[in-house]
Amino acid sequence: MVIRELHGWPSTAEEAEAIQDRLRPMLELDVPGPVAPRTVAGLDVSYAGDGGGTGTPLAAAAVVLDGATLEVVEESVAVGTAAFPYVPGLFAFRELPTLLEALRGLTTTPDLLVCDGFGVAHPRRFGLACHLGVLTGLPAIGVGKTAFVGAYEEVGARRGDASPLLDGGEVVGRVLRTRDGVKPVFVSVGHRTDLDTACRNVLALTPEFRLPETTRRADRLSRDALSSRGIG
DNA sequence: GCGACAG
DNA sequence: ATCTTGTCGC
Repeated sequence: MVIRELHGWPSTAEEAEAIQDRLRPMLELDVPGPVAPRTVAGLDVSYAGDGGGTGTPLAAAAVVLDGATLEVVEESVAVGTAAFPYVPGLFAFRELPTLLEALRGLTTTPDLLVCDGFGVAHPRRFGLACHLGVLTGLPAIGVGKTAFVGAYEEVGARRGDASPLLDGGEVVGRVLRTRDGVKPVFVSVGHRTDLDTACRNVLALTPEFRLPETTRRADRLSRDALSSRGIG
């Protein structure tokens, strides 16, 4: 896959926000998403010390699964350091450089990117999934474990039940139950997909546990990468 | 103005 | 994100 070059890197929150505002117009949001993706890449990052400021060691993992069988097709890990302090709304700038390095290590060009965190369910409608989507040109979605922006009504107790995530009068995502009686996840569109397809894909990637297999695999790989290199 | 705030 | 014991359940 061709990954857009990172221009300058922000040194202040204002610069980071300006980058988000400049890239947001490049989003393709009202397009149908990949219905039966051949391959799906899961992305996740693990940290070594406290994840507060810049410079913290981290490992980013990209794991490609067969969209139909959910078997691992390819894996890639990259180690680096947090490139920005943790600021809600600017989270992507922390792990973007290392995540892109992990993606560059893949031979496969996945049909879909599944990110930890959010897409347009974001204060400026440009979360990590949007950023990665624009930089790679690939369909991307965000799957968050906790709420960030938006309000929603209680979700039904069964797998597949969902309720819209509303922010500022618009639907920015969907709260989706992936397992009976288990806390739901927050799905939002990142790039080149619609919300319905995004949720269908999340359910397809979640046959057994709360989180998508893509996320679980990437989480384990990034964690192992730290410990096996003596960083954990 | 005050608090809340993805990972 | 990470620091952590015990505990319930498949």
